[in-house]
Amino acid sequence: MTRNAASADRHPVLPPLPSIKAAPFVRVRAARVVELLTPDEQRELAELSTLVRLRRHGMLHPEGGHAEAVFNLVRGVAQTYHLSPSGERRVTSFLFPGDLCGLSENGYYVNTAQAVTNLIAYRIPLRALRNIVSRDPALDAHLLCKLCHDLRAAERHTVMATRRDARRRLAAFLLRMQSDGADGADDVDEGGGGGDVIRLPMLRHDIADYLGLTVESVSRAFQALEDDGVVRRRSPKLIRIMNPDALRRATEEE
Amino acid sequence: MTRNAASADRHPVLPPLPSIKAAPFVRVRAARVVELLTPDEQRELAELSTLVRLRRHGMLHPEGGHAEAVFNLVRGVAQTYHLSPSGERRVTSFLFPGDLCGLSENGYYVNTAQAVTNLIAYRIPLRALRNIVSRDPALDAHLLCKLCHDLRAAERHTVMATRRDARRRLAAFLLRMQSDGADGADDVDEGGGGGDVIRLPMLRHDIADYLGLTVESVSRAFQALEDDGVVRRRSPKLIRIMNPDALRRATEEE
DNA sequence: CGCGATATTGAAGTCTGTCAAGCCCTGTGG
DNA sequence: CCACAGGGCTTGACAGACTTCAATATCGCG
Repeated sequence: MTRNAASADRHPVLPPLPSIKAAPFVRVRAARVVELLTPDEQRELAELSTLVRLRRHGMLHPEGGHAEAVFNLVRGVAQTYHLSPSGERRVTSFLFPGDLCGLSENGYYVNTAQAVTNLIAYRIPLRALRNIVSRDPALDAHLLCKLCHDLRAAERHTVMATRRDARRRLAAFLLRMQSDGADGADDVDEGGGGGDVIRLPMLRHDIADYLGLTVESVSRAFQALEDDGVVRRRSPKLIRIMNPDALRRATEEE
Repeated sequence: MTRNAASADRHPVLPPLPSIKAAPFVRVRAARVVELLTPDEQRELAELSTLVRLRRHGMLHPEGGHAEAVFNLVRGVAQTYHLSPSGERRVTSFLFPGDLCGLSENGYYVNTAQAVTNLIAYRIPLRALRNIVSRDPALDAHLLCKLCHDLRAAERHTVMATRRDARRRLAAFLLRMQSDGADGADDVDEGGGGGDVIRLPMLRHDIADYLGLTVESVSRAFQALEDDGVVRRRSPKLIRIMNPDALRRATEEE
C-alpha cells in the first residue's frame, strides 16, 4: 500500500494558476482539449481574483443568488444542479480543473454550484472580468471557445440522459468520466487512477440525478455491466474497465 | 377558412435583417429576450452573408460536415439533432428567428440542422465572422451573451427531458413553446397564433425525440392533459390552453 | 376527392421507480 | 492501530409507466 498520510496533505506550495480548457474550433494537434489562457492572461486573472478553498459539499454559489462573480475550478471536482419546487434535483454538469461556473441570467445564478471533493477555485468578479476583456479582446474569444465547449457538453449530456435504458446511460457516463475525469483527482493518491480504472469522485446520488435515474437503478446498471464482464467495482468509487470495447458498444448497442 | 394560398407565397420584399436574440446578463427592461445586434452589425453581417431559403425538411448543415459557416435563422423554425449509430435520433434544440446554429468541434459540425418549416436564414461564413469580430469587439460580447443564453436553454432542456413522467415533460414543453415559439410562425396565417393557442410547427416524432419519449407516449400525454381539462387539441399542431395555471402546475407537481 | 403520411388508440411486455431491508465502506474517536 | 457508528451502497419484491407492436383514425397535400 502507498503511504497516504504524508501525500494527502501536500498542498501545492503555490496554488495552480487560473486555467480554462476546451476543445478548440479548429484542430490544433492531436490534443482534444487544450489550455486556452496565455501565461499573461493567467497572471492577470490571478491578480484580480480571490482564491477559494472549499471542503466537500461546500457551496460555490447558490441558484437564484446575486451573480457577482464566475468561478474557475483549478483543483478538485464540483457539480451544478437545479432544484425543482417539488424537491427533485437535477445535476446539470460535473466540473473539473479548467472549467468555469457561475452562469447567470438577469443578474442571478441559474443553478447551484457545489463542491464534490475538496477543491480550489478562483473567484473572478464580473467587474474585473469585464475589465480585462475590454483590454484583451483575445480573452473574449477564449471565453467564446469555452462556452462552445460547454454547449457541446450540455448537448452530449442531454443525449446521454435521455437514452432508453439505464445500462446505456451509465456506460456513456463512465466513458465520459474516463476522459473528462482523468484530471481532477483530488486528495487521492494517484495509485488507482491510471490505466483502465475510473475514479468516480461523486456519490451514486449525484450520478443518478445527473443521468435522470434513481440510485437503485444506477446500482442495478452497475451490476448489469459487471455481470457482463464489462466493468468491475473495486469499491463504489473505483471502477475497473475489464472490456473497453464492450463498454463502448454498451453505449450504442441496440 | 382563411385563404392561405395567397398569403403563403407572400415573401417579404426585403428579407428580414440578421438578428440575434437572447436574455442579457443584466436586466434591461421588462423584456426577457432582446435583440443583441446593433443596426450597424445587422448591416455588416447581411453584407458578408448569403441568404438561404429552405423548404420543410431541408438541411442547413449535416453532422460531421466540414464547418465553414454558422447560420442565423430569421424566419421559420429549425431543429438540431444527433443520430446514434443504432439509428436513434435525439433532437437537441428547436431554433426560432434570432437563433444561431452551426456549432462545430475541430472543424466539423457536431449536429445536423434541419428545417422544420420553410425558413430563411443567413449563412455567415466563419472567415467573415472572424473578420467582423476582429474589427468589432462588441459583437464578440454579443455572441458570448447568445452562447450563455443557449447554454441555459440546453440546461433547461436536459431538466425537461429527464423529468419522471411524460405528462410533465410535455407540459413543460408546451409552456416553453408558448414563449419561445410565439415568434417563428411561418407560412401560417396568424389566425390561431395569438392568445392561449400554441402552434407546434414540428411533428410528433420531433417532439418525442426532443423529450426522450416515443410518439405514442407523446400522444397519450396529450390525451392525459386533455382529459384533465388542461389543454385541447384543435388539430395535431394547434393546441389550445384551457387552464394556464393547471398547465404550469403540471410541470412541477409531485 | 383520394391517397400517403401523420396521429391516435389498444394490448402486452419490459424496465424503472418505489418501498424496504441489509451490507459495506468511510471516517471518527478511542 | 483498531473498533464503532453513520452514511452510502446494494439487493429484493412489487406496482406503475413507458416502450413495443399492431391496428385504426385523421390530417393535409396534390
